[in-house]
Amino acid sequence: MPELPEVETIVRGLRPQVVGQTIQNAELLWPRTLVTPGADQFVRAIIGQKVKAVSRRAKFIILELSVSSLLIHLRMSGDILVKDKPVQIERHDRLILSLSNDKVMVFNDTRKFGRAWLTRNPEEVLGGLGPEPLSEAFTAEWLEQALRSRKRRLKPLLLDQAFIAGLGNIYTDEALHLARLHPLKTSDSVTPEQAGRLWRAIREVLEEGIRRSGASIDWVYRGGDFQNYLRAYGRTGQPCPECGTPIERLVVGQRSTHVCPVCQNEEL
DNA sequence: CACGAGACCTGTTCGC
DNA sequence: TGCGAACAGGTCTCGT
Repeated sequence: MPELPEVETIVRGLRPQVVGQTIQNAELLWPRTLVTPGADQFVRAIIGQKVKAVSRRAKFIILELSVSSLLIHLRMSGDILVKDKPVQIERHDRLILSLSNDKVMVFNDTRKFGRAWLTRNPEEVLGGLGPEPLSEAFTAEWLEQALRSRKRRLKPLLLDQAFIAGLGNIYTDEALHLARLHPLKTSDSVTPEQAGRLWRAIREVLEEGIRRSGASIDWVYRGGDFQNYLRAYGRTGQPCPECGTPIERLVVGQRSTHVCPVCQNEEL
């Protein structure tokens, strides 16, 4: 469910509740959630560590602890909640950390796709990621040249976390619509002018997503309201906000894709 | 290298 | 009403 803006929203909410706290206990309810280390070693290693900082890289949540880092990826249905003690275990709770401030941090994940890593070397997990789209490193010039150096359809390329990190299905459709580029357009056919539009569009949709605290779709509600301002995603049959033409749905790289056939059609 | 299909999971909505 | 199919904000692995 979460893309960069939703993860950023979660991180901002989490930070003041867990930074400075010591982890007093850990319960792993679904072993496969943990990639590394093994369950026993994980519990032994994490107890007693203090949370020094909470940050985000792409869609990963990073808890910097005293001696290692806990990385969490929410994948499709993951969520992080902080509750007061005592807590009762809920339906899809996968990992529970008990904190020194009488609160618990709960990783709840209906579909069990979410993953966590406890490691002294976060780079082993994060090393392959592309640039952060809201960082200084992500410039229009970089994007233009990076697009030209590949020969891929725009949508799957933007979803590729090794190319650019943090976009998911919603924000990719939104950025392509805002940039007036078709998801099937080949990356090496993008002109400098179009690359500039795409660069700006990516930043704009992500910044708006964060400003609106993310999108709340489906049964997992997080308080964000970006879903009320979508241009294309999930709006099949509804009018394009620019030209009124009904938005069409197609499948690209096995992901449902939403496009205005008029605005996003300067020849593929 | 680029792409499609299948896995991994559970829950909700759609269509007949 | 019932019931199977389709679909869901992600990513990995395999085969062509």
